[in-house]
Amino acid sequence: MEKAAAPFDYATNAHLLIPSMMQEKIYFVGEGVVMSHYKTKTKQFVNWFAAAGDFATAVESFHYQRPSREYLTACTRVRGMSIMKIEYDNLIQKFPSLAILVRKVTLHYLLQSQLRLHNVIMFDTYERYCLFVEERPDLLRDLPDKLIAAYLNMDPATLSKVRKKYRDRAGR
Amino acid sequence: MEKAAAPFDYATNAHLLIPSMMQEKIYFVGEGVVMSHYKTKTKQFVNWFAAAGDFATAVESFHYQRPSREYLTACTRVRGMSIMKIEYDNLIQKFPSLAILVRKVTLHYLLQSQLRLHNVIMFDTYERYCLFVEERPDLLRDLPDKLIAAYLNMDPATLSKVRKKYRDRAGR
DNA sequence: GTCTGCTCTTGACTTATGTCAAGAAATGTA
DNA sequence: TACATTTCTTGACATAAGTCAAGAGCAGAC
Repeated sequence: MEKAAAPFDYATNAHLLIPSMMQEKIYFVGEGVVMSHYKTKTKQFVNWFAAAGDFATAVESFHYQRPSREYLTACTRVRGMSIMKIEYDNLIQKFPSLAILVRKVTLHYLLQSQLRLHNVIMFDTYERYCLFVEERPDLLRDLPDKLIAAYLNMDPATLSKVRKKYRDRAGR
Repeated sequence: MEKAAAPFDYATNAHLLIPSMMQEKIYFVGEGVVMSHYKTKTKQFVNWFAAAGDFATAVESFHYQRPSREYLTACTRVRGMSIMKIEYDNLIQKFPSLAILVRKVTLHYLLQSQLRLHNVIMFDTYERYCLFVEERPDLLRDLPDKLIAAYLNMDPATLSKVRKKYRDRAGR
């Protein structure tokens, strides 16, 4: 097979993509964390984090070849492999069974997104924090508060208060 | 082609699926509205509404053949066509290009879900109501307040107050 | 018609979370 | 080392939205 993938390496805070750019690649993260996010005047919205083993791309821009409305940014140094959209389309054309895999991946992300909506709506700040502690200790360790807070849809000050409550309850 | 699809017709408030059941069909809505939802002690969560032209199924249960955690319920009388999972799988097997279509549909729903998360997080109750008025006047007309309110993630009393504000601003 | 329930509206009050600001802790840098 | 910068913590206060409860409006059953 010809080479279809190329390695990448970004420093902390580097943008892999900014709004109005076209997303021409899918990234496969080997090491580090990438996030999808955007800002308004008042608020930063973090869509998702992609860590080792995850795919990362601006889904809408990539698939529909529309200008992106989101940033992809390295939260830490990130390394991995990327593949161009053209190669991606070729591969799917050549190996139709790959389309089924892709469908499964897309489905997985759909369910993740619904789960996130569920969590934001059904749980309060304390509960959301507890869940995150259980599910993503890696991110908790590696990322600054303000990103965690944005992802959990709460103010950094609230995150700090909620963490205190968590520590107090755990009895330490 | 053999017949793979069968018509359905449900009365208002009929459940097409309840938690613990297996979702064995995909519904294609011809007329009326179906919703995906579930409840806790304190809160009802409405995941989505499917109206004329939409597909409706408990995605997780259907694709992974796991017991459902959600209800599918007719909000109004609903009619349309349904297809069994086995038929669905057969069709995809026979016509691989269908897998691409399915991927596109799944992708569409993924983006919808992310958009909904965005709206809930970035907008306040008034703004969410305004958006809904613009985008889904059909649902606003046909569904009771408590469902709209649950979907917009606000209390029915809040919805009523927000609607008053909307009317007042429109100057009527 | 008149009951019987719903659904919607509205006001008074409560509560969770955000906002702001000051200081402490941590981190990077000269 | 000290200095500058950013991140985290904490308290006082503000605000959006939820809760509760009473009443109005409507729809269906008899």
